[in-house]
Amino acid sequence: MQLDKVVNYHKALADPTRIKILILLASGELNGQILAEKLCVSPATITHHATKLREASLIHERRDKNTIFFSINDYFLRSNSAAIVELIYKNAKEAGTMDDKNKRLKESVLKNFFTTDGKLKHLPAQFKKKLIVLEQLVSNLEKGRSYTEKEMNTFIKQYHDDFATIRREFIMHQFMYRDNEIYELNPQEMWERWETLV
Amino acid sequence: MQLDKVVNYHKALADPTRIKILILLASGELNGQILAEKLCVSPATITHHATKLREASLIHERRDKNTIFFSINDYFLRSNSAAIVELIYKNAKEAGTMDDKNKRLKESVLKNFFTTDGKLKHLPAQFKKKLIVLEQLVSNLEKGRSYTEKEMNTFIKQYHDDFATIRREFIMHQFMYRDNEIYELNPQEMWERWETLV
DNA sequence: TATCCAATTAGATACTTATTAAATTAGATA
DNA sequence: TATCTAATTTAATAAGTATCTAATTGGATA
Repeated sequence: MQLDKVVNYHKALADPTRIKILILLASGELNGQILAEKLCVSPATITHHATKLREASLIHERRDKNTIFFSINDYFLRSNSAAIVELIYKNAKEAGTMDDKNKRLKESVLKNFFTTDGKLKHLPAQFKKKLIVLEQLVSNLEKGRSYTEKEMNTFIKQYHDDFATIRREFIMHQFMYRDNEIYELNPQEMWERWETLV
Repeated sequence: MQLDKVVNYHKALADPTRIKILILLASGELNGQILAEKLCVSPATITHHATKLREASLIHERRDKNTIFFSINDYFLRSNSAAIVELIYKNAKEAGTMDDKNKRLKESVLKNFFTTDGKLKHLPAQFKKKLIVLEQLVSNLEKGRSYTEKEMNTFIKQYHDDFATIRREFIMHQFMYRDNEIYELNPQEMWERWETLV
């Protein structure tokens, strides 16, 4: 999941003291106590910030006797500063083309698996097509409302006789969740898509 | 002060929800409620994040009737992502050259205004040279220690008879501060330099 | 005018983070 | 071995932030 890494990088630079540390290190390596003096903070504070910068791979460390010298990781600084732009537009583009492809697939699936009066002929065997059909059915349920099992059966029978199978598919593919015989829509429609995207 | 602006930009991108918002907006403008739905958060949360993104100039807004459409500010995103690298190296470079220049100036000032046995001939009239002399004197005081006015006078008299003037200069140029007749070194040597640098 | 609707504000809560003083660790050096 | 020194950890505090619900605003529309 690339998102975390980018967030972490920006967190590391979202603090004035840490940026000042990097400015100082850009002129050459320095140890913790000197940094503490120049920035008028305690050594403990430098350790704290060094940890954050290290986690974001923004600094190197070199030990000489008791002293640790920090230096800037120029490569990571430069490459990560550009990563955010790439992340945003790469995912936007994928989301865009995926929407287009899915739109066409969806049209054809709805045309082929539903009759003209809206009944479901049968569940597609192909995974992606099945999801499209299930999503279509589920879109006629109310968000946030609770349904009894009986109500679910009645609802599904509008479209197809095999309510048991379809009801089970709703749960299996997490369009709904069931708690103590009560069914409810899962609000996170986008979830699966996000997970694969970012 | 450019530092604040850069910190603000990185704060704006240091949150996964805000990055997701930007990814969504990269495909085209969207209003608050749609964003809230897609990200499974409340409209109030979107308002909160929109405020942060607006403050960092990362989004535009367009009103149509009751609905506000957000869109990404491509220009600011791209230009600010590069700003951090520039800030760090520009200031490092300036600090470096300044140190070189100052080093030579300092050498000549110390040679010209101090006698061979370390006494101060007289205070330079030129501002920058005066600061160098004062800094030199002050460097012989202990950090963190308190001095009475009497002790200050004795200390200064090692170098020059006109202790009153020099003592006043220490305060005026903030090398020391005085609280209730007690003098102490100002620990923020770098301060002035920082203010002009970043 | 009354009503509707998206957005915002206010207030509350839970979580994160920057900072420090004090105690501890890990390596040298005497 | 005892001691010194730079760095780290710990524990505490204070400030900041992400999120929600509920109340409010400010434009449309009926």
